[in-house]
Amino acid sequence: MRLGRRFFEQNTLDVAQQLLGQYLVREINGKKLIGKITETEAYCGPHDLACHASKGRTPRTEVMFGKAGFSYVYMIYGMYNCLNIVTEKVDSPAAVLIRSLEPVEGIELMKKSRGQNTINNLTTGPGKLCQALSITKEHNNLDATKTSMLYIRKGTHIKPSQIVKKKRIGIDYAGAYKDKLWRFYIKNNNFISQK
DNA sequence: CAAGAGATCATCT
DNA sequence: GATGATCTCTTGA
Repeated sequence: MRLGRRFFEQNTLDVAQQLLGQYLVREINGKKLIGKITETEAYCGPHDLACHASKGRTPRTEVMFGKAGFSYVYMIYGMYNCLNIVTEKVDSPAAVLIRSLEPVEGIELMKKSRGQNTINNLTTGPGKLCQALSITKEHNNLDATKTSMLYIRKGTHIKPSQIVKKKRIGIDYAGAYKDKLWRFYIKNNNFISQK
């Protein structure tokens, strides 16, 4: 019951909100690491100054110009990786950043990878969750509708009334786009990167 | 607690 | 050569 191409081809703001409550599955040697998606951010195409694709088509942003459902993993601040899933049609470069998870399965391995025992500090942040699930540049440009290494499993539907909308984090340089309420998280959930 | 600094390197100019 | 879709640790009240 994984999510397919059609799901990711939708409008980025819709995908970002509908991803809440779904399960991110990472398989390593047949072992599953699973987390419920609790927080996302939408990066909406070439006009969105916070979206990497707004700087044009480059080797790094190439993935976002491709098919929906592919992973876009990049390194930030020289130390952390961030995981996105590409959305919309080919040549419409957009993606959803997965910002936080609620650990569900494989928690011991997550603790080990993070060097942390506090469950609340395992996957509450884009850099943290990549570390917890061992997601690196090797997992860039994978088809999440096909590969067993990384995909989204269907979970529960979160009602619009249960979704909090906030400004995106860490993009103060994005001019008029910095104030867009394109960050989404599940209301009253503890596994959020910041309030 | 909150605020600030430092880590560290791929990417683009 | 500058910068960043982050995180952790230290400092100080």
